[in-house]
Amino acid sequence: MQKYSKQTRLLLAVDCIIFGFDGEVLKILLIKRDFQPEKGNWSLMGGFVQNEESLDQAANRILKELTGLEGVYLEQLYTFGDPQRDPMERTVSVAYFALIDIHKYETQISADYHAEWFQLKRVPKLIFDQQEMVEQARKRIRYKAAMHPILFELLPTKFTIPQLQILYESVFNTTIDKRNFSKRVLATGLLIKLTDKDKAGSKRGAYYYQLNMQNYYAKFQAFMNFIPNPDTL
Amino acid sequence: MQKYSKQTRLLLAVDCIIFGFDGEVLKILLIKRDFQPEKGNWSLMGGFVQNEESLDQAANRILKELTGLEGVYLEQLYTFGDPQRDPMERTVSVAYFALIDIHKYETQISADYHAEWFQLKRVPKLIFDQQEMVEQARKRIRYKAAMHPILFELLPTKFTIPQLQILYESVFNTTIDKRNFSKRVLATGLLIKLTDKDKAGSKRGAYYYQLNMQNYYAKFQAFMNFIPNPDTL
DNA sequence: TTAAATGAGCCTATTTTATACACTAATTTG
DNA sequence: CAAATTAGTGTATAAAATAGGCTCATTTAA
Repeated sequence: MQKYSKQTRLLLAVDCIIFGFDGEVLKILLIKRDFQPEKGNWSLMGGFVQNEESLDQAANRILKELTGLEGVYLEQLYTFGDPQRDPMERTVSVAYFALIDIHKYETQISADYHAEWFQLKRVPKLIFDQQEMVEQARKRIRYKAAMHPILFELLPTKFTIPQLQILYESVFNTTIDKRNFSKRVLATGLLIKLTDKDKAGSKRGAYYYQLNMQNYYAKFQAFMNFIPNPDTL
Repeated sequence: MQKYSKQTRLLLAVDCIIFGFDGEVLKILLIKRDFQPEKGNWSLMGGFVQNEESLDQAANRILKELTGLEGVYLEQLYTFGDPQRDPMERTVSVAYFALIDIHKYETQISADYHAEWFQLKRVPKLIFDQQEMVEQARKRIRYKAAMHPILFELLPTKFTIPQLQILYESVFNTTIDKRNFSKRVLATGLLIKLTDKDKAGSKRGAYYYQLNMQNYYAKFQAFMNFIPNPDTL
């Protein structure tokens, strides 16, 4: 079979915005870029799409190569294609975002891969249009989390309700009444109360919960609506 | 400046899912593809991204070239990059969707451009993975319309509340009590009641309304939530 | 000319959901 | 053993969603 001979071919990249939660604030993972242009500057995890791989595969491969992460929540965000976005050569980039349990990988990531976590509110200057990618990802995660239970991806398997609340408050930059919060999350039927407690966060200790995975998948679409206007916050 | 010499370059296309509403059902606009492969088969409006244009520019250009449409609502949907999606040569496609007032362009489109409207429920077999693109677009439009007033883009400048209700019912494949419907849309403050009536739809005639554009832009983010679970319908 | 038919347009009662709000319980530390 | 700290719970009120019936204006057919 022949080819579309007259058309322009161009570079296609994937960039990943990796979110983590340390129990206090939302963070994203960055690395120092190790090739030109912009070598040595902070950058998202990125790489070029290879010949025989799909976009999802490329995103997963890049995540694994640069951080060792595998099997994490990964979702396509948006495709950025301004002709001038990379001064070296035109490159269109498909942005993905990932949500991970920061503690599960913390040591591994910094030790083996020279990546660093930055508070979402204190992200350094990034290369090209990556600032905009991060901003879009921030919006998307709020938007989606307002209706779907994606934020659980940021927590360990066992978590407490106060931890969950801090996460929601951190993502939406707001405060929620704890009585109303626990009422609502428990009403979703997504949580299973465990018998042991987390004694780290308080003197009394808070019960651990874990996700009811069956209900989680069943109710993923219709979750709840904590936040009035997710897009405008 | 040099280039990323070792990387693969590939073709980048844009495909547009164009939605219209004829007063009864949602439709999309298709054309017969006029080049190989799949020449003569029904296809979305598509084309290759050119050297110096952004993705949005490419989508707008393609829309204009193939349908004459300009200045319509256009939004990036998702990027499809399966290596096998185009059997001729690997092509990654950025899908966009458009919302237009079908009557405004109806004759122009079919006469000048040999495009045809198909009911969303009766879309013929499409080339490559375009069936999936349409399905994704259908989901997105529901999702978004459940919270943002995008559906007005499908109506003429002057419309009646019964027309608007039929549109919502059509998009969400449901029925809504007309008393509650009008209560809610009027409560948004987005509509301005005009003095003349549409006599075509009924004997009594229904008042025309138009959008209050100031409120429209102000409230675009926080609209309403007609439909309980937009994604699962 | 009048009755029937058609769709428009309004209003109210009820249920459901969201919000606001304050105390007691368990444990650790000084 | 007192003070400090965080966990955990219930109720009353307000707001929003839903369900439901009647009248209005006009056309068409008897």
